[in-house]
Amino acid sequence: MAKLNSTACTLLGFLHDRPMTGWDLAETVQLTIGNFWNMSRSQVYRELKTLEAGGYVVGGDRGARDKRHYTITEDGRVAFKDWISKEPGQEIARFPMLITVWFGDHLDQDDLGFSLGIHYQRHKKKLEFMQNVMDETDDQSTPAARALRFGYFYEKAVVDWFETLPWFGGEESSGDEPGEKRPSQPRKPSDFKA
Amino acid sequence: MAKLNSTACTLLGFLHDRPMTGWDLAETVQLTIGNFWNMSRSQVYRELKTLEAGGYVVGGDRGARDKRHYTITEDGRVAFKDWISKEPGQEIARFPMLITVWFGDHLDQDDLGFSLGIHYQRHKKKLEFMQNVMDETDDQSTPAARALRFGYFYEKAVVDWFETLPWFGGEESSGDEPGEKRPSQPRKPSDFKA
DNA sequence: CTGGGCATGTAACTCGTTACATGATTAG
DNA sequence: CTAATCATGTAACGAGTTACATGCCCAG
Repeated sequence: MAKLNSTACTLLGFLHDRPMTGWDLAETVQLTIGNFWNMSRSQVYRELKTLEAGGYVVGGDRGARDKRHYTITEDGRVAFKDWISKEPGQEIARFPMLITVWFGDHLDQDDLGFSLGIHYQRHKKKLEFMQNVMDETDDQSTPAARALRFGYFYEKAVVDWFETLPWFGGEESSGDEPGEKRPSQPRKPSDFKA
Repeated sequence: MAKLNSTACTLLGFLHDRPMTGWDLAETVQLTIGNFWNMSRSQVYRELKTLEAGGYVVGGDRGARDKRHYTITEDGRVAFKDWISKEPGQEIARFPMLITVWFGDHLDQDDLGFSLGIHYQRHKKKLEFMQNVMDETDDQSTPAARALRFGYFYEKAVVDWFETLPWFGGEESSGDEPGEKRPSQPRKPSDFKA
């Protein structure tokens, strides 16, 4: 019985609902917890193999394109319960944009503002999306609703933070304004795909 | 000239200030950008080797406990500038506590509340800390101040989110209250080390 | 002058990412 | 009916983590 990592255990969690293929799982994870839980497609396939080897899931017959549906076993349910009952660890994050900000003195200020603008727009879109998700959720007291609500708070914080930056209307009391007087606008709209 | 990854390039950024040992770098990174940029000590040592092999830094003489100070070279400065000028990627994150929330139906609600309480306290402490950092920063328009300010907004969002949860006073309109009527309190204070 | 903790680094392993292969399905 | 795209999976590599080794330094 190999020791399972958090990626594998998360998959077990989703397999409680219904048997799924690796593809299904990757999609589902992305669309639900993807905001606060990174997982790549290849990881899913690898962990499914580990899970099968340990008897935590059973793979069905291979269908078209070799696809297989995996079903959780009783051992799988037990292993999941053990794992989810443990104290969760601290979060880990890598936010490249903040590195760009941190080392901002090395950059041309207009370029920096442009670059940040792209991310600002992206996060505004995401905030709007999260807002909609929240608004459309009737029951705010389900586990899923609670976790998704975090996404809203997070995106709100990011957007609010952007708006403290001088390129987007913040830091008004400061003497040193960035290169352009006007807040930078997108140079071409195609840059702004969410 | 090996291709450098973002971990290595970040180190180059810090080596602009002064020559440092691996230990120094790990500490510095942790204390400054650690909130939004995870990096383990071992990574630092490995990337320093890569950097030296590529001529981006030069290691000084070995001192006590084999320690070496690494100095950035001109090639290193160029490589850093190239890297920092590129469009930053999207953030990645793993927030185990939100997984716990997401799968909350699998848990006893009191246990869940207790577990979340630990993190709530931790983040309240961190928020307080970030607030102090901000308050003590005279010039809010430096790159470092801007990036650190993000930490404040982030922790604020986390704490606000916690307070939407029924264990900490939120979701009042909902019918289904968790097991205990009173918000859960720490069972033992030693659980609450930040 | 010694023993415990801290500073420093290395090695081995696991996890995460990138690149690829290929068979279905669908649009024109 | 053919090209394009999508669904599905694998393999190889690079990044991140854990465990360890060891010498220095300071409290007693």
